Amino acid sequence: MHTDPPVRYELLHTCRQSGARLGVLHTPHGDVQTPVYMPVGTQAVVKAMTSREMEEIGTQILLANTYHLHLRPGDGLIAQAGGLHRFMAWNRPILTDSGGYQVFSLAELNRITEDGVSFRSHLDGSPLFMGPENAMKIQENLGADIAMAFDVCTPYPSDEQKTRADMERTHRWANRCQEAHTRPEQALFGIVQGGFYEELRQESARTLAAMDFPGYGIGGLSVGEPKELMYDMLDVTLPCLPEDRPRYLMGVGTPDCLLEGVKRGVDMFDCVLATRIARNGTVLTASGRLVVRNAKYKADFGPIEEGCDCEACRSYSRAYIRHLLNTEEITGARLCSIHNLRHLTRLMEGAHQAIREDRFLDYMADFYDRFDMRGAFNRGETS
RNA sequence: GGAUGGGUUCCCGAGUGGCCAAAGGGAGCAGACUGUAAAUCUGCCAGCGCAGCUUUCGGUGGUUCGAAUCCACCCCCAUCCA
Repeated sequence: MHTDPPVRYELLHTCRQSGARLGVLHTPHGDVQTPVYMPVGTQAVVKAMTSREMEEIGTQILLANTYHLHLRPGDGLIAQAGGLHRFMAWNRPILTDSGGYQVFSLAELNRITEDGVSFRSHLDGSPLFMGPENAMKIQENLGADIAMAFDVCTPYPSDEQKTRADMERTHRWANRCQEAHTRPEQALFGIVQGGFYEELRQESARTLAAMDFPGYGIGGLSVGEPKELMYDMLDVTLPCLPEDRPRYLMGVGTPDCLLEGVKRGVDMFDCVLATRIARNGTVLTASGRLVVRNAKYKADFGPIEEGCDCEACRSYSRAYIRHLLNTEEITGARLCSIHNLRHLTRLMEGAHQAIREDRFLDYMADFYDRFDMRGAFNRGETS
């Protein structure tokens, strides 16, 4: 018996000026206009935000985390609640990250074998095991529209031998994830690895493409390397992926990285940056990063960003938000989060229009004209 | 009027002869943050022409090679007694 895939990508238009893609991702919880920035709600919540606020911001799809939710409150409990959507009162699409990234970010707390990863819980140190099969089982309990394969994210820098070993293991695990995947209403995306070796990136993309996933994550980037290197990897990876499937650049990013990704054919992004820096008092504006916390905004009664339609900019001043941040009133973190999320959402909305009108390169040029790249989260050597 | 305790760098507060420009905290200032162990973390925080020098520990004077630290007097503060 043949059923329609639960998640299907439809390429609507390719920008004639840049090659950027405009598309729709059809999911059980509705359509997502791509390219899209997905805010991160690791623990079934975008920190400081309510689901209703996320809708108002224009968020189309959220990311949540397998590892964290498995630990607390437990994927069984979420299944009992009726799944993540019901649990967190979010009726739009959700994607769950597999926990593969925690193998990377919690490296001191785990040990990797072919079978999977033995973790020590970051909460209480208790021993845990996560492998492809239970990562899938947990994600099925969580019930997101899109589940991600359990992968090995290679640190930067790593030598070719280790990178290859991680990549090949990622492929074997991707296969095991497919085997373990049972819920027909949930899509499973594969994840490309290959570190910073062009041939490995291409090999990984081709191998996974042959496995016929409904979508592809591009993992292992934005792990501390210079931006140019990440762009180089995208340049060689994306052409090896099928055009009729969405490409998801995992963990990116900054406004400039988002646009650089879109230009190269990326359809989906996620990143904690917007909400994290917001809680730490930094906001994103068209002219660059702005540390509202700084004393120079003490008596600045203008909005965070002129022309922004977010709640923070419509009603409150920099001086007021600075005051909230400095007095550690949680509303300060909330307003900055609202703004940053809306800012990236608007950046993508603008990209849709530009792609549709075949002027995405102009859109980028305009962005770079206005955006002060100093302090634009540069990594490694600048080129 | 008497007794006792105390006055330390923006604030609180440690320090009782040299290792003290003086612990620690707070406030302030700045920086970092890219599939979230993050409402977190880091740095600065007397001044200067900064390997050195100058001015600081209620005030003034003294002891000493050397004092925030010891002595004398004075001024404030707190509590208690009259």
